[in-house]
Amino acid sequence: MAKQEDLFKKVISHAKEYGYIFQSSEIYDGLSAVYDYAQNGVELKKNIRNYWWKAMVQMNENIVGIDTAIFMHPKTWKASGHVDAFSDPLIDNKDSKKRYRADVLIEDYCAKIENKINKEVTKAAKRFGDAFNKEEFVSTNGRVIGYQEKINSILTKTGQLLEAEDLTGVKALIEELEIACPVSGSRNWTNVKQFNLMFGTKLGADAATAMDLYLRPETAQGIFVNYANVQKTGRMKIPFGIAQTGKAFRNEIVARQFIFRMREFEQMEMQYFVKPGTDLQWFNTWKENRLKWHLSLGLGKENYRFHDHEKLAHYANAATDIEFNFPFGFKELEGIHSRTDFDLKAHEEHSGKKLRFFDNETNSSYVPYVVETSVGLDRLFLAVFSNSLKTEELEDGSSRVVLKLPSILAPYKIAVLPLLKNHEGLTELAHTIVNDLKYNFNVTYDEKDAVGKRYRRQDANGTPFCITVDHETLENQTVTIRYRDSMKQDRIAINDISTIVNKEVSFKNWINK
RNA sequence: GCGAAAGUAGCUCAGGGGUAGAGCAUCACCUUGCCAAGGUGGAGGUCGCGGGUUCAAAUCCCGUCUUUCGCUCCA
Repeated sequence: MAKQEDLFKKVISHAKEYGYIFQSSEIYDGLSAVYDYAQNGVELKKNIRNYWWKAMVQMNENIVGIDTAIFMHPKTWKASGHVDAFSDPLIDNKDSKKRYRADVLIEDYCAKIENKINKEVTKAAKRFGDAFNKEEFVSTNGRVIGYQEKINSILTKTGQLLEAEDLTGVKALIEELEIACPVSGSRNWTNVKQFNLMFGTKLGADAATAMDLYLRPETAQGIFVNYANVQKTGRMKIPFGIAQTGKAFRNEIVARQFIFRMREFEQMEMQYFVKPGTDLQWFNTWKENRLKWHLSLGLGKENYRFHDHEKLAHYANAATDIEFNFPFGFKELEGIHSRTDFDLKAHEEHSGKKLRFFDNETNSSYVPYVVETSVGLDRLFLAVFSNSLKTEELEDGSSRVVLKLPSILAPYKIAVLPLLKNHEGLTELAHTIVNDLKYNFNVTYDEKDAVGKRYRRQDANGTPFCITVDHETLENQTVTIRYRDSMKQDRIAINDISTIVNKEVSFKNWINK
């Protein structure tokens, strides 16, 4: 455990030291759980995004991309259920310092009563043997009826209180029921507080007439509200997908673990519209597809696993996470959800517009079902970055720090190094090579310090290839290419650099791995 | 939000009431030149921030912000 913590600390400081990630507003003491991508981080992030986008949009004839606004009409969030479901009433126990969702606490209490009913049923079943009729027993036994009525009245009351946002009433109910903290057994509760996980803002300069808006808590709704537009203008036929990357915002109560859980983060989502009844089949297809995509990056098969949801969200009929082995353990990297027709149907109801697909075979229309794949771009960044950072022991007993990023994702593909700094012929030729390569690759140039040191510097920054220009280069137009991962070197012609590097960083090669 | 630990140079950290330190990194020059750690010189910090105690605070006290860990939450 201590080792894991150390590794994570190392990841964070390396990310800063090499210009990948800075804390936001650092000169003002930083802003909690907000981070900036620095000069190298922005390249890596962009490359990850492109790798995803190409795999989704470019490689699939029936998937198109869009880029929707962060602001959306407030009704969107009413329809999606976020206004209601995205705020939790929370309560703390003062003795155990544990925090609970107030409604869950009450539900658990009801579950206990439910258990009592079950006990009565079991007892009765034993007593009556074969003659036992459960339904009849439940509807006639006085004790059971009493329990059931109690449950019903509690749940109804809870629902009413939450609907009316009567938090004092919720607390009163908890006290009235004498609900105790499962950990401490204490009934010493704080007041119930409401946490809204959506960020609010205003549209319009005049405060009096301004419209309340939310920053989107997920990018998916931008896709759903544009379903009909894209389907018609793109002449899309089911099954088809709409992909989008973009920022989303959640006012997390606790945002922690570096860029793993941030208040402002970027999603890469694809919503796949399918014929009802084929949804679970497509769910499984995308589950496999997405894992394959992750594995193509070569971070190690053992670092991924599926986690199927037992408890499903209000809109889903199947859900799984692809989890990654982060420095702090296996955590969610991507979610794959079968969202049924929940979203499109809800938007149909709230907007009054038809969001359907006309099937020529059956001569009828239906609301498509949706399978969603949703990756956290920042999480993927963290996965790639933390997994790539290695300290290697070398044969001579020394060690090197190397960032073994998948070469297709590396910020710089090539570093060009003149063997000598004070040799005009070498530096000039090195610059010529840089100027030629930079049309196709992100290239960096370094002439400071001994060349061995420069190799190590590029290792730590993740650059997969170093090109060294020496005296022989001046004579026969060949250079040394040095590979980051193996530290091996080859003598190659200047004219071959592009071809060799291209092959190593080609999308085709990576995606088919 | 609660609890614990921490915050001193870009990074990792030492110092513990009396002039601000080290290693690495960085910059210039010299030397070397195909796998880091040669020489000389330089730059960089009101010790997270704000109060208090004191003749004197990086150091003691209080508050606050930020980070990490645990609890909690996570469509």
